[in-house]
Amino acid sequence: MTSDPQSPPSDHTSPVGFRAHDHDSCVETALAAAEAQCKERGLRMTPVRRKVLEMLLQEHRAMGAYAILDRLREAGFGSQPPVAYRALEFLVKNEFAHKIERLNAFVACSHPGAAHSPAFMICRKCDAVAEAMAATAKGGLGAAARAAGFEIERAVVEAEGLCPDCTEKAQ
Amino acid sequence: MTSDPQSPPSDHTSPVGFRAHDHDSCVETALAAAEAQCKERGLRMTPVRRKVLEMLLQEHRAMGAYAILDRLREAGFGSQPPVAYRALEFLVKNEFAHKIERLNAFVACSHPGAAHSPAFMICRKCDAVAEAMAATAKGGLGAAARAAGFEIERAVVEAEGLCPDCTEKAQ
DNA sequence: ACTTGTCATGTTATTTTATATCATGTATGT
DNA sequence: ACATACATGATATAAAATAACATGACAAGT
Repeated sequence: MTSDPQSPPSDHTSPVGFRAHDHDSCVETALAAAEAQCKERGLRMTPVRRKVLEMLLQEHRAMGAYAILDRLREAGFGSQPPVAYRALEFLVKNEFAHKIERLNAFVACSHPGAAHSPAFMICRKCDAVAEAMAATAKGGLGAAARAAGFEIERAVVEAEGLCPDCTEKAQ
Repeated sequence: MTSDPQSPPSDHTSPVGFRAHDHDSCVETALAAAEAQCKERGLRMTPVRRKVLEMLLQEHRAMGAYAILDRLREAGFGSQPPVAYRALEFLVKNEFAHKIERLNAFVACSHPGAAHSPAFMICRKCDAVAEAMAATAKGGLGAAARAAGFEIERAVVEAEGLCPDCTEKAQ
């Protein structure tokens, strides 16, 4: 798939991904980076895993495990839920992808390699997802946690709303 | 089953916001406040809804819909999923309770009445949940959203880690 | 080449979480 | 007392996730 029917053209350079960009090259780059990472860290980027990551990168929005599974089937891989869930587990564990809890769905990571605690912006209309870096420890939550003596290990930060494109269209 | 092996002793000094307090009175107070709110806003705090809220307040930790359903059955209410989900939907919609997306579970609201965008701290060991006020619009995410032209309508903020008690015990 | 251990894949079955739908019941205002 | 809006109950099914077990690929050591 070379042109995503959902995403509108735009010439704007954007911080985090609601705007159009050279998608093919971005997928290529990200895949290559992931492979390199794997080699470096002694991980195995197998065909299923690679395929799932590629799908997520192509899509550039949250995909459910069963949508992924359908595509795996089409591509000739196993078609039972564990096949998809296992690939996703690998990708998520190694931060090549993230789970969006709010949607029970998955997205490719936009900042591969970077140690991160991601925050997401999810468009409720077109389901586009942009990833930003969260500074959980700094914000009000970090303060509250310190005050309460709570040790944050991991944080889910998911904002829901309207992406720029959908906001425009709404007017 | 009347005593869930998972659930902690329901004595009146369980942690809330990770701190011991007079639980019975806190439940009473919160229930009364909720009833008052309902009267004020023209909402109907029916028996099932009240019972579910009471359970959540008593428990003071995240409960799954089916755990709630079990208890409803014991209490003589309907025992099919929609009964629990509908009560929960009402409570969540009106902010008497919140859904913890990370756990597919529900907690009573700790700041009833206050207009809020909650943030949670979830202990991965004992499942206690504390609610804080999130200042999404102010933090890094708010800035990223403005930069990206994204309009935040709602945010899920859930930190996972160790509560003070479990941190102590771990040492 | 052969064996062994580790990790990945495939399949079956089941569990857990959540909704759609339709019938019935109950509270409230007129 | 009636209409009507909202709540509940029950049946059925969908959607998301995992357990358990068998098979296969592959690299490391002999």
